[in-house]
Amino acid sequence: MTARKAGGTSGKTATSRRAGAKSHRNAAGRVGDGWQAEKSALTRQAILEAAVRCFVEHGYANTTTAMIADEASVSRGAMMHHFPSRSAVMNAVVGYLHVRRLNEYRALMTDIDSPDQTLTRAAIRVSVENAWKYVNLPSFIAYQELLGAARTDPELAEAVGEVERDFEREFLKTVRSVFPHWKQVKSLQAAHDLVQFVMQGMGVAHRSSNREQRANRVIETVTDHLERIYLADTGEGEH
Amino acid sequence: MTARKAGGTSGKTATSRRAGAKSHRNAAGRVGDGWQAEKSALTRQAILEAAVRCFVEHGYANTTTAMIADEASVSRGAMMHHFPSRSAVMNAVVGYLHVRRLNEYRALMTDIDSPDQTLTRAAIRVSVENAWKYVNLPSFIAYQELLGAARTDPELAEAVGEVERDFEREFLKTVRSVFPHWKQVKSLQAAHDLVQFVMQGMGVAHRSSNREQRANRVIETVTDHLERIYLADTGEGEH
DNA sequence: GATAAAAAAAGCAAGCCGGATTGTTTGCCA
DNA sequence: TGGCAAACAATCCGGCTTGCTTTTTTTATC
Repeated sequence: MTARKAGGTSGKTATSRRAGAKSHRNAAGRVGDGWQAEKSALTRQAILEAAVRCFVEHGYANTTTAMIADEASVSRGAMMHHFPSRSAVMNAVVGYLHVRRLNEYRALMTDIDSPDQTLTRAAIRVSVENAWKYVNLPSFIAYQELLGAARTDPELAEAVGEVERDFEREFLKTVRSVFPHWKQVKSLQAAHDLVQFVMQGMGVAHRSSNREQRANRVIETVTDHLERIYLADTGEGEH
Repeated sequence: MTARKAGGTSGKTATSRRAGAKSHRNAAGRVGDGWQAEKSALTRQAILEAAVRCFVEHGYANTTTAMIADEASVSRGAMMHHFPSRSAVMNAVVGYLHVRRLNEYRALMTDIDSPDQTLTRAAIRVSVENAWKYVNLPSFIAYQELLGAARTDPELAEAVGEVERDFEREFLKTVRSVFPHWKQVKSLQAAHDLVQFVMQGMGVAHRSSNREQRANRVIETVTDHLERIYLADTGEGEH
């Protein structure tokens, strides 16, 4: 593909490229093979981030390749060079958002300072509040766009489904590491599920009235519930 | 799909052409005050229902006017006659789905046979299960498509926002009529919010693994929670 | 073995083309 | 005249092609 040269003219402007062609000034310690690759990676990253921004602002369906290129400050041609098609970009965004979302969730959760011995209500509450913060992050919104599109797009569905399992696993792992005292894995899992679904539901309910107020009330309710479950597990200790 | 209607012959809506009857009110909100507009109303209805089916199957963004017309077994020209533009159809669908969703939710909720005196756990559980059924209905899926699109489409956002308030109000009213024993309006409201958001969250999480299983677990958990809240409220009151 | 020239490849920009979709217009019919 | 059908025009978007510049690799020569 991409019939190169062949233009006959190949005289190619032997202008000034000679100079120290060899003397690659790998100053910063980057050796040989590649600062071009590095630049390429940077461009890819910029495109992916631009795509996420476009999703948040215009939605998945309204995001055109030209839009992404513009937002990333690269030409459409350059973009096509890195990603052969629109769907290639979208699939790449799935992967990008996967790790980004994971990192952001971890950052939010490890922000909780829970005592070593026991799990306090305050810690539970903060974790719930942070879960709420999480679903208001751009990365979550963008992912929802992807998820919604994936419902009727088989190709996207496959890409999403692939990371989804890993995501759930890592998610739960993070929670367990933050709440090591929560012994009953079963109930922790159930609690985690509940929180996730509630937050996802509130996150998606963009147009509901009194969103913040209702969110706070729900956070309170869920915190109550979690505390009760936790205490039931450790208190009675059905073993 | 691919329902053809072919040229001039077009048996199509000739079916119920006469049948007299005036003052047939259109589901889309427009009143046919008795002309031969009955046929027109029927066509409008068919178009709206077809649009909903298209949303479910292909998603909002991928639904074209041609698709809807085809699904409704109506020519594109006929459709443009009833709705001057694509967005006109979409806005009408918002209204159509509003009443349809309300009706379906009411039907689901009034299906619960709760004893007159007291609220049983069984009744609570059924209500939660039905809420889960509700978010798996085509009307809910289609509405989510609309909601998602409305996030970045101001015109749609306005149409959705307009019905949203009414919807929440009617929703809550329905629940209160089903559970008249639940005295504490405040806690009922909180409970209702929780259930709604959880279900919405699960409904939207199309690609989560073990969806049914986790849903059942969450239903169980939420039922527990609701029962506890309810008992706490009434327990104090009468005991 | 070093080094300059040549070739190849990579990054990038711009334009064109075909297909899809929307809204309009024209005309038919009861 | 209102309901409807079909062709039409205009637009937009995605992908392909072309061509230019810069970097990397290979080759040829000393």
